Formats: sequence, C-alpha cells, structure tokens
Amino acid sequence: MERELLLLGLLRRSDMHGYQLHEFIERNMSTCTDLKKSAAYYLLEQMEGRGWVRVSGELAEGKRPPRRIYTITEAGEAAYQQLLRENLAQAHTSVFPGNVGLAFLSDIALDEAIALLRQRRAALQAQADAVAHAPPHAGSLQYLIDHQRHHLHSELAWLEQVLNDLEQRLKGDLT
Amino acid sequence: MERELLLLGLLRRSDMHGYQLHEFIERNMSTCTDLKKSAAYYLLEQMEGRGWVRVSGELAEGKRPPRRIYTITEAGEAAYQQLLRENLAQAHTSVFPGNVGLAFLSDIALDEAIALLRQRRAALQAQADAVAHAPPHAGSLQYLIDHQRHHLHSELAWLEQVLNDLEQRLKGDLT
DNA sequence: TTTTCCATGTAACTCGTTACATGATTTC
DNA sequence: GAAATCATGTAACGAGTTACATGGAAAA
Repeated sequence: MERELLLLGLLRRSDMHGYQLHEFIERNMSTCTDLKKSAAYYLLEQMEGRGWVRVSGELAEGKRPPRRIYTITEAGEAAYQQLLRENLAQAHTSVFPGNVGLAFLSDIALDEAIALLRQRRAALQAQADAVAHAPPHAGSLQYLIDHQRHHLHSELAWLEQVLNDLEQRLKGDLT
Repeated sequence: MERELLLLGLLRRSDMHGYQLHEFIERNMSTCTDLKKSAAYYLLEQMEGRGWVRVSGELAEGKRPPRRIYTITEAGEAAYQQLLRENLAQAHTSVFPGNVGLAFLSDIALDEAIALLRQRRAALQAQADAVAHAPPHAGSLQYLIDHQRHHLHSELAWLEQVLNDLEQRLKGDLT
C-alpha cells in the first residue's frame, strides 16, 4: 500500500494527472523511491475503482491524449489517514538482497575481495553525492531525503569498516 | 540473481535438498533475507534447467517424498563466481517503501506523529534485539548479520533524531 | 490423539516491469 | 529534419506469494 499512500499524499496537496504524478516523483524523490509510468496509471485506475480518487476533469490540449486530472475523494482521504498511520507506526523489516554476496566473501581471495568492495564503495559514494546535492524540499518531504542521506552514510561507514578489516588481514598474510 | 547466488553459495559448501536449503536460510539468515519454500523449489528446478545444478541423488525414507539432493555443476560454479563478483562490486540503490509516510509526516498532529514513531521505534528495537541475540556464525556469513545489525542501529539513531526534533517542536508549541 | 514436522509439488493470483503504440509538440 | 517531450494506454511477461494437496513420522 506504500505506492497508493504516496499517490494519495500527493493528490491531497493538489489535483494532478498521471504523467504529472510520475514526473514529480521522478524529479523530487528518485533517490528514495521510484514509480514507473505504467505503474502509476495502473494504480490510479485501481484506486478510482475503489473510490479513493475520481477524475475531476479532462483537459484536452491540441490533439494529444487529454489530461485526466485526479482528485482525492472522501473515502480516499479516510484511506490516506489510515495508511499513513500504519506506515509510520510499523518498522518494515529491511531486507537487502544486494548483500547476500557478503555471506560468501571468504570464497574470494582477499585482494580481489578488496578490489570489488572498493568498486562498491565508489558506486555508493556516487549515490551519496547525488542525494547530498539534491535541492532542499519544502515540508516533511525533506525527512525522506534526510533518511536516505543518513542511510547511505551508514552504509559507507560500514563498508569502510569491512575494508579496513580485510586490508589488515591482507597485511597480516603478507608478513 | 541474488536468490540463485544464495542457493549456489550454499550448495557449494555441501549438497542439499530443497527443504534443507529453505530451513537453513530460515534458521540462520531470517533476519537478513528470506526465501519461501515454493520459491526455493522453483529456483532449484530453474537452475537445473540452466545446468547450474543437478540432482545427484534421491533418498527415499519411508514413504514420504524422496529427498532430491542437489549438487552444483561446473557451469553453476562459473555462474557463482561471476554472480558473486557482480554482487560485491555493485551498490544496489536501496529503496525503502516503508518510509514514504515520512514525506507526509506534517499531515498529522505533532503529538500523534510522535506516538506513532515511538511505536515504530519499539518495533525497530525488537528487530535489533533479535539480531543481537542471534548466535555467531562461522565464516563470512557473519558479515551479513553484522551489516544488518549496523543498519538497524543506524535506523534507530536516525529515528531518535527525528523524535527529538518533533519533541522539541512540541515543547515550543506549548509555551 | 492431535499437532507439528518432514518433503515435495501444483495452480491461481498479484504485482510490477518491459516493450510497444499513438500522435501532436517542442527543442536541437 | 531528427530527437526528445507530452500524455495516455495495452499486452506479454516474470518473479514471487498464497493456498492448497499428499501422507508418513515424530512429538505433545
């Protein structure tokens, strides 16, 4: 329900059409979350079926497909209130599939493991830089971005620790 | 490919059947990852189709379904080596769908927001405790568990920060 | 004696991605 | 004139979950 929470939260601020919603998320939240265009359209239709949103207008400009402007309904507002509370109260167990490799780190020679993790560190650093340079946002959206920043720093610190550990061991092996 | 990496890594250590693999993951890695039984069976069949593993024996005990023991093949070993390297070198962009709510924190009254986040903190703390009390593991599996521990502590620290911030603001409002 | 564990497997379903199609409009 | 943008939508596919079926063995 996280995706519908996101859409409802944005629609609550102002009516938008699908393309616009996707664009906003892409522009302002890409470091924290993502929502493909097709998924956005799909979710909007589905939520319309549930009565959470309704099409409040169809603006045709030229001969391109008319913009379908969505508005949140009362039922949608109620759903939003509940989803938001659930979301805030829960601690979702975070699973990092990208880290399974760590469990098998010792299957690789020390020096190669170090080289690989340095690559990872560089990529992670790039992500951290991207978030750092993101322009500040009004309201609590900033919390989400700050969280991502915090998380990336934590990941970098941990990786640094592992690298130090491995480098120490490498030294030990050579002497 | 993370799940196949996981299975290959385990099969490389010793031949196992599906149930056993699932059980091992459940027992020893449940705080970091998960793999449903049906998914395990499905992946094993699929990997067998790719020639990454083969059934090296069928042990029938009594009249229950015979254990299908899987062994990693040479092709599987090659795949493993590559998957592992890819996995270690990449920094997977971590997306936390569970946190979208934070972007809408200001839609809720301060005192209720605080109460909700305290619930979240308690749940998070419980997770951290679970990882802390997990018995130590041989080999680099420990890295994975340590990472999870590190991550949970980072999350707790950040949440504490947000709560402090909100509590400060609540004080300000009351005076 | 009832429940849980062992061990496999299948079918239906949900969710989301990819890749496409349309066609005007703006930008390079 | 080619390419990217705007704006919607569909169809096919893939991965994973849920829920079920089987049936003996061990534990409560």
